[in-house]
Amino acid sequence: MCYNLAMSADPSPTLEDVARVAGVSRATVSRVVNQTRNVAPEIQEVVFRAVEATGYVPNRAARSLVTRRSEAVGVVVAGTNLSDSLHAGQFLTDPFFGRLLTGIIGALKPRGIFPALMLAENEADDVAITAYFKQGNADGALLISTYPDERLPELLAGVGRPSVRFARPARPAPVSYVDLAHREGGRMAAEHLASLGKRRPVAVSGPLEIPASLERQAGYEEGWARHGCAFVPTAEGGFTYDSGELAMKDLLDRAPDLDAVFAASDLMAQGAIHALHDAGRDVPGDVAVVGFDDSAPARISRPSITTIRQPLEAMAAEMVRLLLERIDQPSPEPTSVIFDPELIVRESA
Amino acid sequence: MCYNLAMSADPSPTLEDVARVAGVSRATVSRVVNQTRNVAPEIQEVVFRAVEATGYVPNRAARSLVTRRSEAVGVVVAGTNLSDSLHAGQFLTDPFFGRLLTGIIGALKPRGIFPALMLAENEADDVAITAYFKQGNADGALLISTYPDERLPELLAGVGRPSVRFARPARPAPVSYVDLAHREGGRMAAEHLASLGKRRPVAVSGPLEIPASLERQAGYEEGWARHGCAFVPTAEGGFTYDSGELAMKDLLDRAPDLDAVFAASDLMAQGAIHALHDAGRDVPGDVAVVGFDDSAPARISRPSITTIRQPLEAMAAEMVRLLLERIDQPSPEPTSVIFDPELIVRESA
DNA sequence: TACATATGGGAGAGCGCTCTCCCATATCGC
DNA sequence: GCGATATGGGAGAGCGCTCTCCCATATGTA
Repeated sequence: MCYNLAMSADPSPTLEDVARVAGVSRATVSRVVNQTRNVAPEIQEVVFRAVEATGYVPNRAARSLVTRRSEAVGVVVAGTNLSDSLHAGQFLTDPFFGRLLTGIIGALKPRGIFPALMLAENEADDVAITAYFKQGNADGALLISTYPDERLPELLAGVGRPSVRFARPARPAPVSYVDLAHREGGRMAAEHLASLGKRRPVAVSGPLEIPASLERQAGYEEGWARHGCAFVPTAEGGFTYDSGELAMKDLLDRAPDLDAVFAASDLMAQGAIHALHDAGRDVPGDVAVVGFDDSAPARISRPSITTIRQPLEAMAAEMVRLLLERIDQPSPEPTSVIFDPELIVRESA
Repeated sequence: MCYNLAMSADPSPTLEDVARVAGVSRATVSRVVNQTRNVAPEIQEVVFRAVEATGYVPNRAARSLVTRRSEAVGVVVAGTNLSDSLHAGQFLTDPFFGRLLTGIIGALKPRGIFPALMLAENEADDVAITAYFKQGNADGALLISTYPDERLPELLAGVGRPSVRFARPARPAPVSYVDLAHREGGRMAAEHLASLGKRRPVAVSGPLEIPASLERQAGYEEGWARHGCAFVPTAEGGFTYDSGELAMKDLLDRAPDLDAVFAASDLMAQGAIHALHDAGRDVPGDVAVVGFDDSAPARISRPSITTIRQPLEAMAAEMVRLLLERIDQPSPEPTSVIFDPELIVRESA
């Protein structure tokens, strides 16, 4: 109803059209467009002019049909069945995920690739996603998962599609992955807090089904053990603001004289600081708090949060690099790249 | 290095293969697979069995080449140049966006489509995205934009790709869109606060370049005007938690005796409540707070937030429906669908 | 019975591209 | 000057599918 503006349904020009305009063969135009073989400079010039004149853009379907490449990749977000706090929509809003996804998109952009976003919430989804890849809709997958029982890498490998995972799988599996030295990160947090003269540490851990959470916690405890602190009261959170607040309240009950907190994500650190304020504790005066990730909340919130930085953009770029490498020449050997965490000192500790 | 598991590089079976196994022609198999014409039941049975036996999956590129459909859509997130607070990565982490994106993915899933995610941050991106569509990588676009000067719909229409926008464009443009009756939402907030006996209202608005922000604000003011309240002190926020907190602090300075707050997003409402607590005000005892969106923070935070709900899942589904309709039969007339907001009463008001 | 009309299956063209051959011409070594 | 070798261009097959014809058979009508 109302106004109706016609869309220009121009039949896109084909290679043939360009060839006719340029006065050369289809093959030559293809060579120029794809830089695939030597072509005399003056002919290249003519062809480029013809491409310009016709507004030619190669048809991806036709190209894919012969190259057997879609020039597309999928980002699969899995593991939403871990716990309610990590529900799909919820997970998408995690600042950690935002940074990672932005990094992926940025790393893919130079290749002219925009990732297809998929949520794998159950086995039916796994099957649908596998079929999607088998149809040739995408050449490979970037897996971001918190689900310990990951079948997707095998399924995808079964249809000839490489995948690269963010984080080491919970159970050994032949997948390439990019990860952080989480244990080292936890140790750095303890070391920093200890260097501040703190001696009564607690921890707000992530879900302990996730290797990363376990590692951070283990590193933190190990760090304190080196300072003679044998026991670290710990409450488990779900990486969210509210779970951090709740865990902190619990810890305040259990260890009222605490003076140092390590939260396994910035969001939980934020929640913990909130709870500490509510309990009348000054941060960092009474209690020092260290977060994890170095995502936006760490920089922005007041007090700004001292944190263990994950170089997520670099990790995303590495995932993309590994995947594209594996797509270009399917050397099926899984590999792993581990990045180092970095202590970012701000106000909270 | 290390272990090297070979990937099964099985050459996928083609229609031809299935036809041979089933003892029928390629055309018949195609008809059965696509349900495109009557085929005798017993032959269908034979074909299905052959499909099963060969593990046949249609090749998307070959199909696209002839149908001129990619069976893919893009989700374009634009307008990150509006302000720093709405920076791409930042915007991706907005719970509002998470709900919307989850809704889109869910609505697309039954069609076996996974949306390609694109960020349009500048004009070069617009060009790259347009080229992407022109190549036939996607049949249409879902636009989520806060940028007032949107060129993308025209560019996409120019290459024969329909698009559906979330929210009415700031400047009139021939695009289909789905939106909320924001003014009505603002009015509902005022009405509810007034019914609670409040009489000294303030507002934490969204960025006023965005029509939705203006409308909510206008509705809110109009609602109060009906109760004799001619002036509503207002501070502009950026939809984020911190901007809400900051705006609230400002308002507490300017109107210390305020007793009602309308924040144009739940995140800002959360920030405002935090600021109110810091100032020693009880919520809802001293000050009642109404948010907007009904996203996760509204439900989870304490006090839980009374809010104006946007039915984002339904809106996302409608966007998808409109887009697919326009792809299936390109009736280029732009249309619009407006959803009604709903007052969700919780603890904060 | 003879003809018109459904009904269901096969043949084959062609979508737009890439890529392997093959051939014409230019360049080189002796 | 003559064969060997680059170099650069064209011809044409074929990727896997859809879809329009066309034909054989079954069904309906007088």
